[in-house]
Amino acid sequence: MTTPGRGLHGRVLDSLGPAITAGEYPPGSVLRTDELAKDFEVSRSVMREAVRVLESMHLVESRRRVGVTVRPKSEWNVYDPQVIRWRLAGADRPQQLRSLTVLRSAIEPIAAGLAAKFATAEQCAELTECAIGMVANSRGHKLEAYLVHDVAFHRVILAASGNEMFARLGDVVTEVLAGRTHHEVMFEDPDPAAVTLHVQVAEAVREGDALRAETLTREITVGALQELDILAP
Amino acid sequence: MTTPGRGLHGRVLDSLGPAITAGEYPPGSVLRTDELAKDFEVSRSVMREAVRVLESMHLVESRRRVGVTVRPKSEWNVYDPQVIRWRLAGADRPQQLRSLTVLRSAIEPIAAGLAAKFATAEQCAELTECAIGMVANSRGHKLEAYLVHDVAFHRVILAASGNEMFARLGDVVTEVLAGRTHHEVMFEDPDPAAVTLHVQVAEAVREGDALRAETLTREITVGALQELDILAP
DNA sequence: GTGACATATAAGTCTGACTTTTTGGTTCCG
DNA sequence: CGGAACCAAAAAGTCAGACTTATATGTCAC
Repeated sequence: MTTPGRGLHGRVLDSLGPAITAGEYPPGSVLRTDELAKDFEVSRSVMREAVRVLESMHLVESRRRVGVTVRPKSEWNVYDPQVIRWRLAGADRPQQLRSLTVLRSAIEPIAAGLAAKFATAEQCAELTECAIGMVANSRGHKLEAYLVHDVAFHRVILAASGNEMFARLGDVVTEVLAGRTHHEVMFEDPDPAAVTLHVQVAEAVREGDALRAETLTREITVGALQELDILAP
Repeated sequence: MTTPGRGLHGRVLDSLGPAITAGEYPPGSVLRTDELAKDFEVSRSVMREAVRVLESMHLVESRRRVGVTVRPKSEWNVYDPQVIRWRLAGADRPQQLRSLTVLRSAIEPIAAGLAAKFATAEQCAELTECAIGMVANSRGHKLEAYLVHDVAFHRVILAASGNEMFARLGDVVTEVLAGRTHHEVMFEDPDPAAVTLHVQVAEAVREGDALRAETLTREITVGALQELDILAP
């Protein structure tokens, strides 16, 4: 998905990051830089760079005379795409997927409403195209092709909202949707009702009907929540 | 607000980070590590660590034989608390404040709804206490004391939602609220209607009335949007 | 027990030498 | 004139070793 292990320190991170987010080193654990350097067979400089990155993600804290201590999960920068990827790859996957889906359910309806106001003609066209692609691949076990258009649809919505914070959640939504198709539920063709909703959202955005776009998108996200058994009846 | 410049590389970051987020080095600009090291009068190792951190924030990209190039704003990790702080401190402040307020308006109502379902007795008590503190300081130019309780109120809501992604937005909300009091509008006492809404939200959460908590919180955030002239009438 | 002091420890810093990748120009041939 | 192969320089990347600094902890006197 993203560029892996740029350089030596990157490869160290690819190994150490997932280990920490997976709880392999529980909060409070103390690591020592030169010991890690030996373990990973890299120089101290390289290991120091890796530790600095982990520190900037608030995964660890480095203090003199103590070492590198692992922080509690509650302090991690959970919006860091790298951290999200590490957690989705490990044992935290279910919880991460749930919390991200709840996040989606809060953001996307508002984003769709804003998109209805601010989307460019080009974005409206893209949206319609995506919706068409979804319909075309909604039957006959063409899940991969469906996913491509589904992902593109939601990315366009987020981008068209005109809000930079929303736009940057594109990668997150991509991960969640891909995860759902590849690992979780979704063995059969997608719910026809959901497909229809996407088409209607595209319509609403095109017509500039913010309220309708928001309401319809909320229905989509409620569906996503129900798939994961979140939300009491 | 947060720990400043831990170590030498931290002080470099405190200088370089804001410079980049302020657009002082426009996207595509090329920096050279050893030149920077000379400018900042630090060793190459220290500068390399700083660059690694900037790289992990997607502010820059480091490539062999070319140097350290500044990335376009659209690729920055805008949810990194450090990046947010840097942007709030610079010329980007107004735009950053707006996009964060829109983000709040999406998140907080949902968080309040969840809080109504999942808040512990202790959290309910805290919430009530905060609301009382807000009322007590809502008149007579006691803005600072009011702010403290306002911030605490919203942090408790986010934490009580039980969603880790929401909880981690506590710092962001704190920055936005503090920014509003210290630099933007808000010369007079807070809007009495807003104060009442907070009290009612506390009530709704205590009673477990998710829908009411959500709706009331939405009214609060709409008020915040209006203060910044976001949202057409 | 409390305070001052000594000590060991691990991170932090600096320097210099070396390696590797990549860009951009140069040359040579078709 | 154009393209392919090649070469050289530039900048990041890596490593090793020596030194500095902060600080947690243990010790000792009172």
